[in-house]
Amino acid sequence: MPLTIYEKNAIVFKAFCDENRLMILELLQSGEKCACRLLEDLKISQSTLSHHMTILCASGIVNARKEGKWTYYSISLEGTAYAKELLNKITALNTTSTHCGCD
Amino acid sequence: MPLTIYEKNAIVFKAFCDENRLMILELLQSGEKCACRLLEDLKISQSTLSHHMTILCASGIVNARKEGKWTYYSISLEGTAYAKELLNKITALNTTSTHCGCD
DNA sequence: CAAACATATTGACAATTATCGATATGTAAC
DNA sequence: GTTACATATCGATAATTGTCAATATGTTTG
Repeated sequence: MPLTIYEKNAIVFKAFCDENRLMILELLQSGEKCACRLLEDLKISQSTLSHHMTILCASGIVNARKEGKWTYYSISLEGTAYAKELLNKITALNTTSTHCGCD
Repeated sequence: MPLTIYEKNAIVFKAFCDENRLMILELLQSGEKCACRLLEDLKISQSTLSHHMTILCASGIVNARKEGKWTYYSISLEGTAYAKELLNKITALNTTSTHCGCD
């Protein structure tokens, strides 16, 4: 069965609700890095890092680029812009008043 | 032990990474609502709703206001602004170039 | 104060997610 | 082609989270 819009949106924000993923994003703020470089700075196993990278890529917040035996990860401008837009929509208050029909 | 900054930030975004919480936020977009009103529109039990409201309040995205036997929930402008700010910081790219010292 | 109602909390269980070691895949170097 | 390396996938388990029914708390109404 296809994902609901709620599930799809939740996937975007999964990028930000785990401690390790926030650390990874912080490391990527200084630019594109390969997995082995990220691994150096984190206290997690290689397979766990790979798992988090999968989730970050699924969220659209991170891009992966393969080059030879390395995979380079970077923060996606498009994904980031989309997440910001989504956050705006999700938390926006409706302007059409529902509690008052005085006009 | 105190929470790390990563854990604290993760708590903010927990608000957005669950299907039911996204539905609740959507319902709150049209304005403040009491729990019993939210419960009408969701296919979850009263205790489950209460649990999700606790998480939404912990994230700062939702405010709770008690009035008599009712608790009214609403989207918090401050919390929302803070989350947007945080998202900007987390996904910002560092301007100080690390791969090139050409200047 | 007893009954009815709104919400929170508790305790148990199910579902999901995080984690790791082991193994597989795919690339580069010898 | 074999070895070394980088990353992904698999399988198992631990940890966290979501869920509900039952109960507790606190409020209002008769």
